[in-house]
Amino acid sequence: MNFYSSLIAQSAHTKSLTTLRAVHTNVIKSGFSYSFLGHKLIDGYIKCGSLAEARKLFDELPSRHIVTWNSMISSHISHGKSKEAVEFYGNMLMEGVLPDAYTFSAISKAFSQLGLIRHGQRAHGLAVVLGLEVLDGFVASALVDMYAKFDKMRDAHLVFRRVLEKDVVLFTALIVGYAQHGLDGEALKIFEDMVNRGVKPNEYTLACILINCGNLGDLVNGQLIHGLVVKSGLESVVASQTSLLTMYSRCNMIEDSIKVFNQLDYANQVTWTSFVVGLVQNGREEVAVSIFREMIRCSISPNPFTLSSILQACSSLAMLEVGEQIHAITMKLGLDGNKYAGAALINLYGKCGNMDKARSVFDVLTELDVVAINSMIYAYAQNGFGHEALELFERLKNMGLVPNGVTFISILLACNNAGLVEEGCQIFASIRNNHNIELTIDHFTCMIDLLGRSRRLEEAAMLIEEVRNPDVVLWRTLLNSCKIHGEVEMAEKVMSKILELAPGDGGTHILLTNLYASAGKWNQVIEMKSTIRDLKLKKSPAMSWVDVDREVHTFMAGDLSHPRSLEIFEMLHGLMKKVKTLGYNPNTRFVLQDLDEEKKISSLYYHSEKLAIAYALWKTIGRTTTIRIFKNLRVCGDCHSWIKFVSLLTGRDIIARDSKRFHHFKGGLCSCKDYW
DNA sequence: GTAGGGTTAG
Repeated sequence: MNFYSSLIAQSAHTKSLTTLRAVHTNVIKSGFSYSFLGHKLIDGYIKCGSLAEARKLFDELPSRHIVTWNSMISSHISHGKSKEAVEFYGNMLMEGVLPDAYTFSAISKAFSQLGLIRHGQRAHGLAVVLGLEVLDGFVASALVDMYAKFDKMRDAHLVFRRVLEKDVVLFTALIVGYAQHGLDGEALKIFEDMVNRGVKPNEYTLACILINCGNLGDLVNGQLIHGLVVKSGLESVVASQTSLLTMYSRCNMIEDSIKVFNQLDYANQVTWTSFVVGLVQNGREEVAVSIFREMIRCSISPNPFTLSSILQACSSLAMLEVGEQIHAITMKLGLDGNKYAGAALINLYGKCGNMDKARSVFDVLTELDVVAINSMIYAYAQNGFGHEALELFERLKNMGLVPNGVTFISILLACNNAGLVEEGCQIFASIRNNHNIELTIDHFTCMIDLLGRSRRLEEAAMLIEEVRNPDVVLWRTLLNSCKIHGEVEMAEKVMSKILELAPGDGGTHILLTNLYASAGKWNQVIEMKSTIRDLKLKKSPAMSWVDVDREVHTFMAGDLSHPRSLEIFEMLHGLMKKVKTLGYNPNTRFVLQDLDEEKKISSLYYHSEKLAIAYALWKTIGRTTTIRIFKNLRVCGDCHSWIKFVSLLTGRDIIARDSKRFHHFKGGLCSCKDYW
């Protein structure tokens, strides 16, 4: 029998299931009783990872020892089969076997994973009755963890308080519990208590507490704990290093974060990811991209966290090509169905105006939640696809998901950018009747823009009255509507409101100047311009750029500095002649200078967006690729009309990103349906 | 012979 016993132990050690099965067969053949070897065989099967065989044997045993029950329970939990573990626990009680400390410390996790609050509370009661709650550190810390996961921090703290001999794990469990509920200050208090009582924090504690300091922006404590990490000899532990660099980056000390990263000798996937995240959050997108590339070179594969973050970097810098490369990596890793990576890709393609790709990413997501759907709705909104956005909004509700504040911002923006005024008003009214959504100033801003742009200025002004503390952005939105509709009188009132809130607000002066200019009130224009001069406000010059064959070309209005100016102007004049025959009519309302009509027309000809498009067309003649141009300010109304005709004339798709949104020109039409 | 806590994302 000892012979079999050691054979079983050996196969368990080498994790050789075949050997174990052979031994098992021989045990049966030899007629040995299971009461001696059964438990050992079960242990062997568990160690070899075959829970099914362990269970089969377990069911055949004539009597079962508490240790075997515990092994069955904990092995099922660690294999993600918490439901089965709970069944074992129930059967165990039914057979009259009393749980011990091992049982409780294991089963609590199953309850928290399955959200079985009642079960957990009942087990807790039993642990109290059996005197195991506060005497055994293992039980107590498992209970603290369980209550924390049930969002019952009070109960967690109560269990914690009752334990006489608090050890490091118990402290850490409570600290982590507070941390995961965003109660970083509480976590820090417990940590101080722990240190004062002479309990030495270990790597788990320090990893967590550093993040707390980061979330609090508490650099002083963060640095103190950095010292503690060094003193505890845990500086080389990956988790400490990861938390250290996260702490520094969350305290906006990205240079220190970089220093920590450069000094570590081994970085795992989480470390690399944390670093990338920190860089992106601190506005170091380019560095993040090169770190991401280095990570790939080091054969560390990115996870959804990494991808989400680096794609965010691509979005904010509109690095479409890098983003596409990362999309390819995402697919290669089989993570294109992941909602985090997917949402980030949708944001990227949405921002870059590639709606087909955004939608195809969305369609392969294996897991949909409100945030993932929000990103698709927002992408539609940004690009003027109002009906598609509304359709998705319906689908979200039909799926039984609850729209949140972001959903409503996105859907209102969609209505706004597509000119769906009635739909927008209806949705806004429905939000007001829905007490679960708190209306923010952003919702109002969106509505005021929607009403104002459709010339319902009185209604827009009435809506502002309802906002408790209207801000500059809100007033400026209304001012913009006044400008569009040439409402000088209201504009002046709005202007004075803005200057009350933000004296010397540059954008406002410029907006009003443009309004006076388009209304032909040149005296006021001159007045405004001198005010602007006095305020030393500079209007940033209009600029457009275009990427042709990986080379970026920048243009300013009337700019002759481009080496291919001659070809550009030739192309431009050729286009002008042809688009005029198609119906293009220069609209001098958009020339905001006091010039005679002829000069106004020729100044329109050389707007930066026209130059950029003319260059791209000249350079890519004979191709059918989409032309993408960028403008630092909003696209001009005359250029908008002109580009539509150019897209019709040349059959080329043109995508223009301005400071606020994308315009897709195709076959003489624009995705914004002339409403922006 | 079995058991407790950690670092990264929209």
